[in-house]
Amino acid sequence: MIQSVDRAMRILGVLRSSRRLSLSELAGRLELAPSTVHGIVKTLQAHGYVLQDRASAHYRLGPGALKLGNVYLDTLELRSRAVSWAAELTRGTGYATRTGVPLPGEVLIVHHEPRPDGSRQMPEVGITIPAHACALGKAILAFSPEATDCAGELRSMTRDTVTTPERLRAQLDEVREQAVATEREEAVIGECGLAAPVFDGYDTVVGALGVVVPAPDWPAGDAYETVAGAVRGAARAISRELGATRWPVPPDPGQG
Amino acid sequence: MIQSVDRAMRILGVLRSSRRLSLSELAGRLELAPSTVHGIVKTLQAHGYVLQDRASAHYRLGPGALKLGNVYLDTLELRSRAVSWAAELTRGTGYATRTGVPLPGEVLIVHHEPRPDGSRQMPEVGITIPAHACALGKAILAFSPEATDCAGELRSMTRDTVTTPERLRAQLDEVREQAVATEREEAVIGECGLAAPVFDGYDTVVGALGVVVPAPDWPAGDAYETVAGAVRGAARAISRELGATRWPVPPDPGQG
DNA sequence: GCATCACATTCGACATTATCGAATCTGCGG
DNA sequence: CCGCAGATTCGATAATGTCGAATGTGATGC
Repeated sequence: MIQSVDRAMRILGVLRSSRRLSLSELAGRLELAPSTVHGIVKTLQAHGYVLQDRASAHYRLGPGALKLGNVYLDTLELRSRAVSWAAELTRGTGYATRTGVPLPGEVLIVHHEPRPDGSRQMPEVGITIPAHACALGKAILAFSPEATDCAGELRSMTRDTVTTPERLRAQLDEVREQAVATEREEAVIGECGLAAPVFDGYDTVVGALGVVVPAPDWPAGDAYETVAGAVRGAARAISRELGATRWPVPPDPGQG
Repeated sequence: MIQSVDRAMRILGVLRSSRRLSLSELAGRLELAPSTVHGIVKTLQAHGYVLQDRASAHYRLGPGALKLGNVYLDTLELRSRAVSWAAELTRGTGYATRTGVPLPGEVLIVHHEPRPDGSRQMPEVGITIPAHACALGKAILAFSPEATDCAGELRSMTRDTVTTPERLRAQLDEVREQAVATEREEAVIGECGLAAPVFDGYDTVVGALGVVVPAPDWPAGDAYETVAGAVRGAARAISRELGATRWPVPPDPGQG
């Protein structure tokens, strides 16, 4: 691991969470000398990844960062496969569909198919959601070999967020049985989710896809099974296109 | 400039344009030893900016890149101001509206207000267009002090792309007079544009905003003036919100 | 309008640290 | 089973990034 590159990436990470920082604030966060940070930041700036407010001299992320994101999306096979299935899922259920990939402790949304009714919806591609607080995340965690993923801090986001490892583990067991994960107002009040995992040609979880359901519309009984079936079907179909041999794929036996 | 960080950014740049590359291909492009590149790439990978195909061992951009992009958009005052004006412009003209910021030789789209008719349109936020081949780019170049911007390669994209510095310079003179730039099928066949520059509190060009017009719908006569007036009005309004004292602001006198 | 302050920026000596070439490992094709 | 092409690891070298101190710059208060 190259020290200065590592530091550069940590700087980008800090700027991501803190938006605008002075040089000395940045140096403080990283516990480095300001002059050290200065050299790195100026290099990042020269490449357009960081820019400096003229008035405050504070640093923030620059346009270079945005350019990269799109290329990642373009090269992501999961995404290109998911697009058409997401459209069909939304057409069938009437709910918005999201596709996400795992990041340590989080899920990154890589596709968003908006609800068909013309309601104004924020573009959600690129946002991240704590894995333990969304259906996509639970679907991914349940089929990930590393159980360590649910070891981190389980940050509370609403009254109903699962915050204890025990409850989460119990839920994940159920997800494995059902092959769908659910979430009810655990990340955002008024918003629920239902998602299923997607596997690739190595039979490894590479992401998840699911619907976003307004809390009052949560389907009961047969309606629930219909929606769950549709989500399962889409996830299975995408997995097959990616070369997965079966669906769902139980996680590698961590225990004997 | 820190050498290894600079190299890391160049690696990201190469991956951006080439999508997937083996380690030795990467090393070749940068004219560096493979082992040198390896160290850097692994550092980038540890931070999620790069990932490696399991099958081919090729490297490509990773999810970390996408996360950054959104934060840049959120902190961009030009964008937040432009959103409502773009909506109004699209409502008034019926055309899609784009907002862009300058990158060396290119324009980066930071907002896209789709046409109101329900036609399926690609999300275009994050894409870049050669500055000399789009209305946004010409609007920006015409009011940039560095005339060097039009010195680079003027890559031909369609039959009508402006490829000679002389013709471009002549067009930019006209843009300065009119305070709107036009582009007719110079980047994409069937697509025209009309854009005006946006200035900030330092009376410096920070971007441009304009409409995308399907070639057959290009307005003539009075209709043209109506659209041009609307685009000028929106650009002027945003500039005022950003603290610009006048509009348009002629570029700094490069000549005596 | 001047002095003061805080902060960004530049500079130079030092030793840490990245670099490169060679050696090793891995997976694929014959 | 062997050979090859590529990725990866290792170790010596000196180039390079790092840090502290000095300098520049813009903002604030008197």
